[in-house]
Amino acid sequence: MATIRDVAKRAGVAPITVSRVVNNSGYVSDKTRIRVEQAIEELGYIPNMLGPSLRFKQTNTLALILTDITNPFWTTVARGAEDAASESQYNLILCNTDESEEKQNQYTQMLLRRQTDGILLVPASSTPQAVELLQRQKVPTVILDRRVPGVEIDEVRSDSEVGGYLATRHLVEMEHRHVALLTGPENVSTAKDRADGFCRALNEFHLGCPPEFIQWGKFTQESGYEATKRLLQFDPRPTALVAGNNFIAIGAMTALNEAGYRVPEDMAIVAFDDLPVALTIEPFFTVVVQPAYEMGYQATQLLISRLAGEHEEGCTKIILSPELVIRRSTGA
Amino acid sequence: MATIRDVAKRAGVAPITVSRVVNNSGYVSDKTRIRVEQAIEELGYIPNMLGPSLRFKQTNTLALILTDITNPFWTTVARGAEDAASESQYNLILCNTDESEEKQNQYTQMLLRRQTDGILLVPASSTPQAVELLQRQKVPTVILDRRVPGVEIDEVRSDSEVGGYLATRHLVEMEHRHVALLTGPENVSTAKDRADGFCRALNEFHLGCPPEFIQWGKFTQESGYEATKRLLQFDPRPTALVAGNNFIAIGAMTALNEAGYRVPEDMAIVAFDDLPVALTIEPFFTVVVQPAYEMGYQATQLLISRLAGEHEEGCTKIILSPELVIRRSTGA
DNA sequence: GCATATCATGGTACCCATAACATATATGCT
DNA sequence: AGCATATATGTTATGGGTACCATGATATGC
Repeated sequence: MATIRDVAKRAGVAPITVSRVVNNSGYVSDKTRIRVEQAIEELGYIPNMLGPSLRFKQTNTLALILTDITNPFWTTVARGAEDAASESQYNLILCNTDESEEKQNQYTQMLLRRQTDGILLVPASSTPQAVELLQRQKVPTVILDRRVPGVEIDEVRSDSEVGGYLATRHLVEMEHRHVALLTGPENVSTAKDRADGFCRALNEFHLGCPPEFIQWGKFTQESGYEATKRLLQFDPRPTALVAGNNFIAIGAMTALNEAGYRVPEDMAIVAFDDLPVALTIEPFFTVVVQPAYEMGYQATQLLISRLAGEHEEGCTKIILSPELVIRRSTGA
Repeated sequence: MATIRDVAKRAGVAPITVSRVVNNSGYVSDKTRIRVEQAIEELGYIPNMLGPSLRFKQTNTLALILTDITNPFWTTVARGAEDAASESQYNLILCNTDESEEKQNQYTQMLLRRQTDGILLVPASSTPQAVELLQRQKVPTVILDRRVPGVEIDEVRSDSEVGGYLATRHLVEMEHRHVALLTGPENVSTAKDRADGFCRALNEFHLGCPPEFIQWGKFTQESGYEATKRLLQFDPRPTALVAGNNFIAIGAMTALNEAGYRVPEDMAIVAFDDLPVALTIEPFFTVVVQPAYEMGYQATQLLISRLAGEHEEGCTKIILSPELVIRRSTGA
């Protein structure tokens, strides 16, 4: 409500003097400072950021566009991003696309209209539209977790190919000969990369990689459920599953329970992404753990260093290593 | 990058004409419109919201300040809020306080500096500071889920007292005579209200409400774990637990498993807040379901109707009803 | 005693989009 | 023809904070 001019009038000074008091910049005598502080107190003055933001083209705002805010994996990423942002006095806006490209493009537009300083993007798909728009508008952007082929841009992700490989190799080493993969959409790089790692491991052991054992779908529980029901029809049926994320793994479990299959006796499962401790009574799934918090934190640090104008040349790719944690769902 | 003036120059018109084309307002001839649209296209012009926001004191932004973004209950609330906001062309900023009053006050300040149009607040505690600041600055605010005593303000919440009552009565009806409550901090109204409902049910059956059977703590897994370990020392030990939220319930389960107690045979549990389907293999906990999505959605609608200047008089309290869903953790 | 540095305060312009008002032409109707 | 209305475009002022520059007062140095 109250503006810097109201405060200035009340304290009998010029607006710029109030500004100096508020920002502790330049010279102000103690006598004046006290008068100004009193006026601020009396009027309940809170500076309006929009003025300076408009003038100096800096909003101190970053945005994280992610695909599913109900998935603990992403809220953990968001935590990391949030922490890194607030350490550098940036505020973070969270945008949830529900894996929809349309929503993603809407949010991108909105964030540009708001003059967001920088953007962390988890692309809903491999199409480069949104990224190209951001680059054209010269808004520093870091791509998180997923690749967008054909664009030169900063990236922070975990190595999904290696993750897929580790998961699959573990199952093969547990003597499984028919391993299937339940994963996300083919046009999402992490789904694709996990499939590549899956095939690499199978080929390494000369087991081949039958296409019907790779079930493309969505990163949802329903998708995992449906894909598992399909796989159970096959002959020979798979004896082990690699689930492309935590939700898919849950869906697979539900389908297996319904059909009377026990895990790990009748079917082993490795899942991507651990469930948070706060939500698990006792950890059951063997998982490929991706460093979610780290990913958010490092991506944000990278983005902020770009905004500070550091290391201009080229673009940076940070690839974090996933880790296999063996638990009961693979019979260990 | 490009401003409305750049577009105007390129199209050979005045800035206001570009504005009219962009906003589809006022009269523009087809010939001019086409020239302007072409210039917009060529320059990749995206309007800068900050100008109008500054001028008209409207940012089309709402904020949801919540206490724990990793809890699916709150992300569901956020979903509801997000949906209601975008239906009315508002954008929603998510702020996570981690139950810390300091963080809450920091965010409140920040949102005021950003001229946020309205605020949805889940208060970290019962102290009225933040709410009073918001009221003083005349920013329309709706309090979500928790009460703040002593302030007149719009509220949307579910009836925690009734929830506590339903949970406890169910346990008593299952012949439990020693029922304990694990809940959050005493200065959070939902924790307090759940305890009140808990006592009401016990008193109704003349079972009394021993204070040591009410374990105040935090809404976290660790807190539930610790409190359960304490309760297991008591003689007579409780045979049934009411967990103040989903995280506490998980912590209790962990402690019980470790100590070799089976649920529901040795200990029955009713929890507040269901776990999302996508995260549960098969629902196990008997729960008091609170309408999370509804709460976010209705609170946001209420806030938006305030912003539109509707029904000025007094303040509105919307109290939603919780529902008991009986499952295996109480032996049903 | 005067030059120079330090301290203290203020005026003006600027960022961008658009409401409000002004102007000008074209069309319709009696 | 003459007036009212519709169509089309433009000018100016506005909002809040602060960088930049200007000015004046006081202190310090030699």
